[in-house]
Amino acid sequence: MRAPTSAVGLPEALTFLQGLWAVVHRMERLSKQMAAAGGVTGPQRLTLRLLELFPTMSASELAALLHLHPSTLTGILQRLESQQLIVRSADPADGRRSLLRVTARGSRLTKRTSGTLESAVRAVLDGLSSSQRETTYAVLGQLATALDRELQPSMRR
Amino acid sequence: MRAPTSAVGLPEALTFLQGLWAVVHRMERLSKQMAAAGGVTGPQRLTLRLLELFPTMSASELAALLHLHPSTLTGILQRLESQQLIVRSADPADGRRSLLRVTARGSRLTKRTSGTLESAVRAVLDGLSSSQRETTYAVLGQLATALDRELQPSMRR
DNA sequence: CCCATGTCAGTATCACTGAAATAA
DNA sequence: CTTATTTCAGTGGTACTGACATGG
Repeated sequence: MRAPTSAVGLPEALTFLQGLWAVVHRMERLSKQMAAAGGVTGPQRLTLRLLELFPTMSASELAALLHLHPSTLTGILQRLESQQLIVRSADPADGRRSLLRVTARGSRLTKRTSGTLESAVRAVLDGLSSSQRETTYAVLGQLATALDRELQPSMRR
Repeated sequence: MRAPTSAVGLPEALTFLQGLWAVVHRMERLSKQMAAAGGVTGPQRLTLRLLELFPTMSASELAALLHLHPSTLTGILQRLESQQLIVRSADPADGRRSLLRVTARGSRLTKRTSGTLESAVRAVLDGLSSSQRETTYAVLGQLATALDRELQPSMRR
């Protein structure tokens, strides 16, 4: 292993980007581990959590909240439904919509918080001052905005 | 669209996690757009950039730098090689290793910086004070560490 | 007829596991 | 023989595009 293990000497933006990818990869790895251990991935668990807090949302509302394409959400919902963690019912007021609800089994699953992305985030936030939290949250927002600016309007959604 | 578009009222960790996923999704979207426009994805471009700054690395060194499993890198390298953006040559000192080099064509490609993840990151960093940068970078590191703690030792790598 | 909602088919990258080939 | 490096086969989730069925 002759390689430099740290990224000293890289342009700052590249170092930062590398750190960002490092976090992203770990999120994906933990997501996969969650699936193996408890049955749901990170995005699937976040879907359940949001659905608990905003009950009986429609798919398009949820997609907007998750920043996902509706067709991406379709797959996520199918996997949750096949595990009987959510149920779908037709909206009586609008036949196109399906209303989503978390089942008792789904609620039981989200109660277990160890080994989740959410608990990792909570652990970090607990160690930050409120001004540090504000800075971090603001940077996250700026990053989203800056990425949006690089995206073609057609892909911006 | 009746849904709340903001996440006001959510537990803080969940709001933060949602913001994190929002960034991740945009990174993936921009990565896909880059592939459509210029031929390489985000991870592929970062691979090229690192390979330019640390020339003739081996695959395992690069995998460590990128926080990737070697077998994941194999696919990335194959796609770069098939586009003739890198070349591989056997290490004369160690026949198991292949030394990686960016081609002229690869260098030409990384010179174009518009519409890249790196330029989005640079735009954000430019607007931050040095203390804000430090906070952000520290939080990124803490996040990686906290995620690692949730990962089983076997998946920690 | 037109628009909105949601699903489906097809495609691609990424990321892994586990096994294998090759060389040190 | 053991270890290190890398590739390969197989699997799965995410995320898209574009087309489609259905309902308002």
